[in-house]
Amino acid sequence: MAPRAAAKTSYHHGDLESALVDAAIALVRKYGPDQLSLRAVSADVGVSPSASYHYFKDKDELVSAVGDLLFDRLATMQERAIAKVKGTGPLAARRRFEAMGYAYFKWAMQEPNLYRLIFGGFCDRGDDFNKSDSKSWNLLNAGLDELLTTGVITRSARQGGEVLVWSAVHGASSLAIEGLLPESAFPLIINGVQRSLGMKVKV
Amino acid sequence: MAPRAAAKTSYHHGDLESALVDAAIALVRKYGPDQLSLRAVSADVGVSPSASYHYFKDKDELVSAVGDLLFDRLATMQERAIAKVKGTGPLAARRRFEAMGYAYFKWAMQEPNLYRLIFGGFCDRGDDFNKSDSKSWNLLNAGLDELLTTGVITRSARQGGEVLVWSAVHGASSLAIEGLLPESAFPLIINGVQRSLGMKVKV
DNA sequence: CTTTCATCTAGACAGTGTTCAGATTATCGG
DNA sequence: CCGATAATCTGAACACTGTCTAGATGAAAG
Repeated sequence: MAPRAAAKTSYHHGDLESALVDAAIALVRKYGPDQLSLRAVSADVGVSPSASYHYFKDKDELVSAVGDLLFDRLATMQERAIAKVKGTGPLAARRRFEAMGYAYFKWAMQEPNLYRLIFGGFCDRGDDFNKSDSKSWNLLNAGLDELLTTGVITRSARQGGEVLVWSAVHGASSLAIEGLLPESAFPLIINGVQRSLGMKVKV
Repeated sequence: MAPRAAAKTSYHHGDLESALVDAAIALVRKYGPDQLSLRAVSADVGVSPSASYHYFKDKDELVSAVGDLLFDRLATMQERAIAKVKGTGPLAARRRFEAMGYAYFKWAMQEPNLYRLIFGGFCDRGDDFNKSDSKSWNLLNAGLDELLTTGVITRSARQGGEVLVWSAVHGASSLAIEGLLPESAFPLIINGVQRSLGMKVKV
């Protein structure tokens, strides 16, 4: 799967587009989204700076491609975390729901620079990006639906619940990344979210 | 006090430091934090690019100064919104609490680029910046305390409430700015936050 | 083997942050 | 009031950036 293009051996690279994206991710990860340099990306891949203009009309367009990929990766991380929790019924539903939130937060903590790239206004998310086709958004809705069908939350709590949940988890992640919230405060977020959904929470 | 230094009349500017900060704010407002150019700031003030290095050792240091100022402005905005709600008792406390949240969100919507500068990892908030001396944080805690003393929320709901409230409001603001949440969803956040605090909310 | 065409390079241009020697002027001691 | 000192700002330079254009390269098709 996805054969990683070896450095650059011949004049024609072979898979320059995704090689550029990969290199860009590595650099953003290290130095932050505002420090990303198209020339450095090209140099890392072993290609001239102008080569990228055959695949991206802009630096911004490369950054946006990176953003799309990362956004997907974040959702995949959540998917994996959910899949680890086996079983059915209210307890499993609840565990899956929590795992989803923790996965989001954990990824943000481990990759602050990638997180900043996605949510810091660096990539022009096309207008085609509405909530309905966002993987992360779908996962969240599915999780809430499971909480509803297993009887963990009521229908009235379900309605509009996505908004509060995503906002709280995303807000906590952002604030924690910027050092405005201790990492240890995240369980409080989970508790608060559950209370807002009308779940019983141990104090 | 603080006589606003008129453009630049003589060789010595007079109040270059704050003039640079002001010009920087204006430019960030227009073009976003990642597009800020030290040279453009200097040109706007009517001064050579190297002049700023007498007041800020870096571009980053100027940006951080801007961030500190803006963070204070945001809190001031909230203060004003709270002050508009007169009276005492549970109802007034609740109104003030809501006004505080709306003010935060409104400011973010009106000044997305300034908001991004503050919370997008552009400014190195010194280690001296702990929650305890943040104006915004103090306002929030005071608001929650008033909710407690007026009997709107219980002591157990009060505990750790700041974390969820700030996270949710901040998260909603961030997501809305990036177009991932419709502006119209904010009342749902307020409702959700209130539910998590154990307040009764009209459905 | 030649032609064609996508791919990539070289070089240039304007603009960036940053440094440093020196020009300018405010301030203060006499 | 004057002259020295120190603060303030300038100019030119450096290495770096994104982006454009003309041309070199080599893979694939005829």
